[in-house]
Amino acid sequence: MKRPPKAPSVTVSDVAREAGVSKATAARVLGGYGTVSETVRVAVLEAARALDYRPNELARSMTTGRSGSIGVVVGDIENPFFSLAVRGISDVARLSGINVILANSGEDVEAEKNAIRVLLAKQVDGLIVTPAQAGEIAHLKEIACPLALLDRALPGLAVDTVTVDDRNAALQATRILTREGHRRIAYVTAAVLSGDFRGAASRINTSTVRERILGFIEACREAGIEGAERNIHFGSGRSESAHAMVQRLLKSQERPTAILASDSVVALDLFKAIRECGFSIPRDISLITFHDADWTSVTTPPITVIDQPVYALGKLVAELLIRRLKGDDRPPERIVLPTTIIERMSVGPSSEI
Amino acid sequence: MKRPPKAPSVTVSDVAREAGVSKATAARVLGGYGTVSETVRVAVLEAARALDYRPNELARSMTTGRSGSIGVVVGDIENPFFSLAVRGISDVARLSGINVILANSGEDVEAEKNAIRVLLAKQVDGLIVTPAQAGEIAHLKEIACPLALLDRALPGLAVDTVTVDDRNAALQATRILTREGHRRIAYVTAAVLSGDFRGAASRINTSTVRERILGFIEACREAGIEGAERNIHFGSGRSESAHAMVQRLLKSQERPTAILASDSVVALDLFKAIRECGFSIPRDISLITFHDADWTSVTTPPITVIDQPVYALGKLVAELLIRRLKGDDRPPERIVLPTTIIERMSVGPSSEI
DNA sequence: TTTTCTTATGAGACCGGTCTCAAATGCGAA
DNA sequence: TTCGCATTTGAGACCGGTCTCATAAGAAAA
Repeated sequence: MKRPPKAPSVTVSDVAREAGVSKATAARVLGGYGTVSETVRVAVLEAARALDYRPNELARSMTTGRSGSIGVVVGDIENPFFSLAVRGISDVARLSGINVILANSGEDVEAEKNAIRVLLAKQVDGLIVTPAQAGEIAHLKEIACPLALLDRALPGLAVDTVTVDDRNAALQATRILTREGHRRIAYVTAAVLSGDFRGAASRINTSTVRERILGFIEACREAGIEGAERNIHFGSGRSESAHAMVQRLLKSQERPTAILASDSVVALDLFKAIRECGFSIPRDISLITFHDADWTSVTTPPITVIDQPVYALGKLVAELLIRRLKGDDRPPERIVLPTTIIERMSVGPSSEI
Repeated sequence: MKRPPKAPSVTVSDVAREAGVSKATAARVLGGYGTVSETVRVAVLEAARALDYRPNELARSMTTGRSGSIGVVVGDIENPFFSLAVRGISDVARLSGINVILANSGEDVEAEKNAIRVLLAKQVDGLIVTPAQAGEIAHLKEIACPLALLDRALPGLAVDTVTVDDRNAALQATRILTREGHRRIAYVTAAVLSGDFRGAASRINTSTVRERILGFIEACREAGIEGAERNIHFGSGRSESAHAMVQRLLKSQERPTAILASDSVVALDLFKAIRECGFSIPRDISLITFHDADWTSVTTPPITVIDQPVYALGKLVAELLIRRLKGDDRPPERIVLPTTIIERMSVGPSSEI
């Protein structure tokens, strides 16, 4: 690999020479530390302008040990949920003069590990992670810099965490469905389950997934629905097989009369699949989804959603992390934000008699 | 600001001491360069593992001059167009072991300048920019590292550029509308215009905006529509005033019978506003938009769109840039990708008699 | 055995900043 | 005038890597 001829950049020494002062003095002016006389300050600034000096942030980070950037590892930037949260994070970071290095894990633990390794090697001052799998958290535990979790809590990891009240949200949403007489309700999530699930919800470590399932099951139980666990469908992420899975679900004997979707991407897939199968919402199937994505209000019918404060989620987690960077050493906080349900037109009475 | 006690990291010297070799030799093994005997290699690797050595990428970049990361400045990550393009960029970058530092300009030149300054200070190896305004490109011209433009070309800047055939796309889309008898057609864009526009399309420097307008006007002219320029509406980005502007447009005497929207965010706003005003698509108003966003196929009616190869756009521009980083010095390329129109149900005959 | 060439290793400069420490300067007080 | 103290400046170490260059060791050739 040929190396492009490194542009000879203007350094502190160059400016110092031009201004006729020592390197240390020029550095003081340029770096904004120490004390310098007004005369010298002006001379150095003048020289810097003349030479078009640009500081090398890398060299600065070398000595200070702080890089002025934080790493953010999310599952999928394309998912509007994450892009909005990232927006919240960047906005807060910008205000503190910190910038954001973004990495996609694709919800894959290995990719996540790798991303974290790279970010750490780049000496990020802190990390915000949306852990892909809760089973493997060893790589998170050994992170030396401040870490904060976004949207997903890990019981085994005592760090700042911002989530929403998933359990209550799922509970309330499912209740809306049971109240309409639905008894075959499916919960469809993009999350993949490591190992067997059946009846051992407590073994799911990812808080978001577990809490939602617990809320879902609780609501089913209230309504006297047995074996709700069997109606939980994992892994309906973006793939052909996932789409096929949904199709199969919709065409099966035990076709659900209502579906609760874990995010807007899954919900959109479901919406399309439902239409392709010739069913009508809410006559044949009722649908509720997490996340008030922009499209949910313009479909026919508009979709009833669980509205999560996504931007605030990102904003808060960034604020928490930045506070840490400034030396705050209070015990880790776990903030749970409330959700609201926006009832639109996608829920109707059960079509079963 | 208190400084957190810097975690004493394990350095090459530490590993060298542990392995009983010189710093230079340990560095050779750890850095994967030079020649080392097998015996020593194993010993160093062993020592590194024992000490849990993590390389400091910053220090490495210091000497090599290359940081292994590229900067990407887009208008708005939240816009699905950009998130998809960014996805394309990151995927390519990951394959080359390069990572991406993302910055939002919010379509504001000052923010863009600032972002570029910071990224440059962080010694990014290259930059991908979606220039917010084409009037001010001085800050782009003086960039010393490889630069590539995404989605928007700048005539005054000879660098690798990937765009779509905006002019033809707008031409074809507008023809669909004129063919249905529409004569009051509005083009609505989020772009803001610096200075006065009226009749001087050629003065708009941002290629995307200019080309689309030229295509739009050409199609209007073909159909014998005069003064199409007056139906071009700028600045309908995300703001209250923009929404009000759309409302005003729809309620005016000269209400357009068809609208062409510059991106899916604008289109969604339009869609909602049209509904709020009590109009029906396509009976009262026809609508076509750039970008096949996910929601456009699930509305009632589904929206006719100009499908841009967004992911490919990001992928290509990243490939071009990375080729540059590897020393390629061919003259700059300007790649124009073709678009296709997906005809759905949002276009009907003009309601005017 | 001596010479010549590889190959492996070590010493130390270097990248571009920060920062410590000592010296120089200036100024008011004794 | 001289001393003390605060302020300003310069010299140079340092951060954690890379990389050049010289040397040492070993192998092949004479």
